[in-house]
Amino acid sequence: MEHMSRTETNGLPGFAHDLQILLVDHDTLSLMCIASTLEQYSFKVTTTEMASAALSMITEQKDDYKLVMANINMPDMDSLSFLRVLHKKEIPVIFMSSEMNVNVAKKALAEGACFFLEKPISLEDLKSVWQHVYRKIRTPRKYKHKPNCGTKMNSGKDCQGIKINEAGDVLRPPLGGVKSNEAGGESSLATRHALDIDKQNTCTLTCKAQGASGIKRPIDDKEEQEEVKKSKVNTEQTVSESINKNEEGTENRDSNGTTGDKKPRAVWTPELHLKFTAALSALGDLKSRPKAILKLMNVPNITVRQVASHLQKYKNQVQRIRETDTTSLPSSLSRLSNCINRNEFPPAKQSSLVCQYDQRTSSFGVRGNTAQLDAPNSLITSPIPVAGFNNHDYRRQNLYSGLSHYTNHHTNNPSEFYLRAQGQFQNLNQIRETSSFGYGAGMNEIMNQQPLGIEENRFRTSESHFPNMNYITPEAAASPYISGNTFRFPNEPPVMNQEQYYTSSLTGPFDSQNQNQFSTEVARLTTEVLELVPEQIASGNATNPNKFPADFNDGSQKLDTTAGEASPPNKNQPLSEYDELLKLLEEDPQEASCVGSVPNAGDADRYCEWLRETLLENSTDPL
DNA sequence: TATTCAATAT
DNA sequence: TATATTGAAT
Repeated sequence: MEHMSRTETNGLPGFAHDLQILLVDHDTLSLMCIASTLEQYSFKVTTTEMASAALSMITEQKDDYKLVMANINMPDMDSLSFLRVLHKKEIPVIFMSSEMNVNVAKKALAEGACFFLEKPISLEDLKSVWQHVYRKIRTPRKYKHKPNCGTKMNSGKDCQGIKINEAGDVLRPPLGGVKSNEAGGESSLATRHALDIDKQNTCTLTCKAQGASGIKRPIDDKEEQEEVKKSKVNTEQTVSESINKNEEGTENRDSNGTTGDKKPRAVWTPELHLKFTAALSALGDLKSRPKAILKLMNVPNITVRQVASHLQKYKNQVQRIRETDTTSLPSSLSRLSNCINRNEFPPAKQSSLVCQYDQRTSSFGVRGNTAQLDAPNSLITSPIPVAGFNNHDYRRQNLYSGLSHYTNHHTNNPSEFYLRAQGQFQNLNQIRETSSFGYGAGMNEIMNQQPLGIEENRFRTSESHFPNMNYITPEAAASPYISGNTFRFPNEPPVMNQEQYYTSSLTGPFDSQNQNQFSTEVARLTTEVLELVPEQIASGNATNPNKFPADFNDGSQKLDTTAGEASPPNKNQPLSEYDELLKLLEEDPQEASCVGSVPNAGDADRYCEWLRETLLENSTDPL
């Protein structure tokens, strides 16, 4: 694979090394700082304080500058004139400014600047500047639009994920078909930015809007401008800090180029949705209201309305599933269940799913391909409780229990929540089978998330030991969210930090290793979320930028005790069950290792430890 | 005010 | 089509 052949340093692909960058900034201190940083990333930087000097240097062709980064406030020259000159030379320009003057930025972008960075510029942004160059190289003047990506890209369906457009083959290889998106490097950078932020916050709603610190250039081709009118903004911004995919975005603006006030369209990432479901689970039927959910999720920048909207959709989906579930499931569900019963989850040859993922088209999907949609027997034998999901009635029954006990012991116990979370994924098949969900990549992905599968498997295999374990959650099933269009590829930036991102791309496509890596991430995230469930899901601080999802051992997450009131009393859950569970987890490492890709031992250990601690806490903590 | 429904937008 | 936003009703 090509991407594998690339060398990589500091997260940069080989071709980005030694990139000649001309840095122009009359602010000497800033100049030095930025230059220094860029050099650390292996770029070759030439500095000058004067724009005129910069142009001279370029004209003289002393160096083959691949990129110019300049302070938009040029004492000796009009920045737009400066830009035009460089534009003619096809040298990408990134403007910088200490104050984010949107109008100025937009104008610059409209004139052809690649990006606009507000100072202070994050390391990651500096690290990512090469992307503009790459884009340039690949598509000197024109940014090709793929027919099917145009406006749809905004929906996040087709292009999601692969941020690096044409560079896709290099940076992001995933499988078969990495789709390049027209946003190309631009979006890539935006994504990256979002990613960075993400690293600091585990869950975020992303939206398309102006980047947090950078504004993306509008497409400069006329045809593209047309596209832009229709399509949405590209730069990905995080509503709460984000993770997610990017969409083709530029700043929100109308056809006049004026900034509109339209709210960006948020995207519920799997991570976010996980928190959402975790909140539901923790809150219990009666308290699962938008506001409470939001509080419990503790994710910044999402609104109650958004949560309400998500809840609405969620309920609809559950309802749909339920409706279909009351009818019999197709009989083809056996392979997976067999696999599961054989302790092979994902099934040894989960490849069917993987493959599908592999071969997925942008819309991906197993949709319609029921031949491979197998579901565990449990789904067949334990129908999702049919509860009215109308109005508030949907909470009448424990939606979170898919098995026979619809006890409303929503738990405060993370382990239980965890179980539920796992159950979530057990119903995926069902969802696929019975719902109209766009069973998207996400679903497949989730199915391939070993950490989940594994745990699930464990629980499953030990099901008889834990008769009261309600680990099948219909809602989870409904976790469709995790699916569909908002889902991202395992190796996608939003899910991983840049390092991982590149690393994975170098590791190869969607192979077990990657999968494993991703799984680990998911495991962490899941654990993190679960850990917080008892009182508050994700404190939202998790700001260790080097660890994403947040390192749950970080200790930085504070549980909001006030949220505890929202947590249903579930301390009565027999701890013995968990003890057994713990034993299983610890004593049966093989069970874990029998699965294709498993979270590494460290994760398992951490999880066990965490579980133990949590149980201890729960057993003593008053509510 | 909070929540939900349903229409609308993307 | 699926998903998110938003106006309006409750």
